[in-house]
Amino acid sequence: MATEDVPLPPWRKSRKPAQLRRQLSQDLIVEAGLRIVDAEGFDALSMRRVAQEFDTGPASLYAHVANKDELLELIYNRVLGEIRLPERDPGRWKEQLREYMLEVHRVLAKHSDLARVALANIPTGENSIRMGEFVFGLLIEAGMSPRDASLSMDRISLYIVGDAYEGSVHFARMRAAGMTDPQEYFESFIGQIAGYYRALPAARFPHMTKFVDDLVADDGEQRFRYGLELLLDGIEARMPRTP
Amino acid sequence: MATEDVPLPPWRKSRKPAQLRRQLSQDLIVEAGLRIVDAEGFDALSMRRVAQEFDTGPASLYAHVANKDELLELIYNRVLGEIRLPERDPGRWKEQLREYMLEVHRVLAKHSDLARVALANIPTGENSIRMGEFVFGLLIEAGMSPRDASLSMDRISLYIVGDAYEGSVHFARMRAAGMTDPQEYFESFIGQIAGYYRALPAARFPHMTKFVDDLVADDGEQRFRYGLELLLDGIEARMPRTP
DNA sequence: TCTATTAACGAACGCTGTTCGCTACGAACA
DNA sequence: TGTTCGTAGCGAACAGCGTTCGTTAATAGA
Repeated sequence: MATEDVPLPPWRKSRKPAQLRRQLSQDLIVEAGLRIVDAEGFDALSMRRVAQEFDTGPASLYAHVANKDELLELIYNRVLGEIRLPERDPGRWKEQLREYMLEVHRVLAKHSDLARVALANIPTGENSIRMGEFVFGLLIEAGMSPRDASLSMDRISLYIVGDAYEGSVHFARMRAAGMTDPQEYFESFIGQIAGYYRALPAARFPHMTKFVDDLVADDGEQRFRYGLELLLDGIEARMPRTP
Repeated sequence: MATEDVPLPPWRKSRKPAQLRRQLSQDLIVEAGLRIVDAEGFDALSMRRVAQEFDTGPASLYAHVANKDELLELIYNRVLGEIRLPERDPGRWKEQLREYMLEVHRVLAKHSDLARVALANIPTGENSIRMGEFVFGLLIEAGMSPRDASLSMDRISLYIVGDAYEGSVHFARMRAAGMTDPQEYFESFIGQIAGYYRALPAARFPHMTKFVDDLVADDGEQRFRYGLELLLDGIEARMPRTP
């Protein structure tokens, strides 16, 4: 079978002349995916786009990742890993809970588009559990009943993620509008909303039209903090024997 | 040009022999879309699927609807129309706000998958404004400052929609698992989560592993009501001169 | 050195939203 | 009444998606 001397027919060309079998691992794929989400947005993240980062086709990824959903979960869990948790101090539970919420909010806002993953998946990653233990433990140690602590933790998580999701929607709109400066987008958006409210029939919507300025006064950060304090006060009211 | 007697060549066959130009309007399209979402879920809603309902192709819809996003908004606004609002009674603001939130929750839960639209779009439909005026007006008339009323309204909306979104995710999972009974799904899901928690290392996660039963005790409805009361109490604390 | 395993990957499937350009109806105008 | 014209309807196609199949080839184990 000495066919080696015969040049290979063109349809049997060797796939990659040099450096076949490059390195490709789950970590590299997750890292590339996160890079794409941060730089180009959630909608730009496709299996093809990730594969392109390694100069290959989408099929190559499926050896390391079950499917796109799993990839998203891995990326999300990777981001949650950036969250720093302090030592628990039950005496300062309210301050610590506030700082915790702001910290999670900060990390999710940094990778803004990823909140779209958070709300769509049930949190079962390592880091989700770590965060759950922190909040749940803090409330328990502060004297709350396990049942109330469970419910409070659940609502706190929902609130943070829901707010981040809303923020990511605006981020996507900004990108779609071709803008890059959040401040610029915010002002143009506020202007549109205010104009829309002002054009409403005052007879049917007296309050909305009268207080337009108040309706558009606060930005996302202030809104988040307001809801945060609403929740904290509600939780405090359910704490046993607080002065 | 008396070519009418010559039979049409087969490639020029008249498109539809009978009853060309059937009725097709935006309302009909929206109604069909809502029917599909309710019966088959949000993921089943495609332009092709809607067009199929009228025995035609997707291009036919674009004469009545700008794109899929607009169709989703129209469907969502159509659903919000089902929400009934009472006469405002500022003296009973807390009860009325509670009833309002439960009513919206009820309607969104009825068309469960539609919450996926709500959070992804900035509410500018007729019905969103109607709802906003109700909540905002109620808080103003109850004595709240416009600024606080604006923020409270915003957080209330976010909470309702965020919770509904979370519910829709579970609904999608249920459908994907081939189940049809929410009760059956809930129990199987709770069982999985409880098992997962129990398998965690107790040394690292002492509270989560100790109170597994409390963590999975409440269903979605109870969780929603708990967060609702948290918010209401927080808002009440910001009401002037409440006894 | 031979063999079994498996990562890599080209090609394809069936799906998506959307656009293009043609057809033919209904209304408006001559 | 005859003609024109705007436009709803719609078949076909495009570019992109997630995923699967089957093949190739490099490596690990015997």
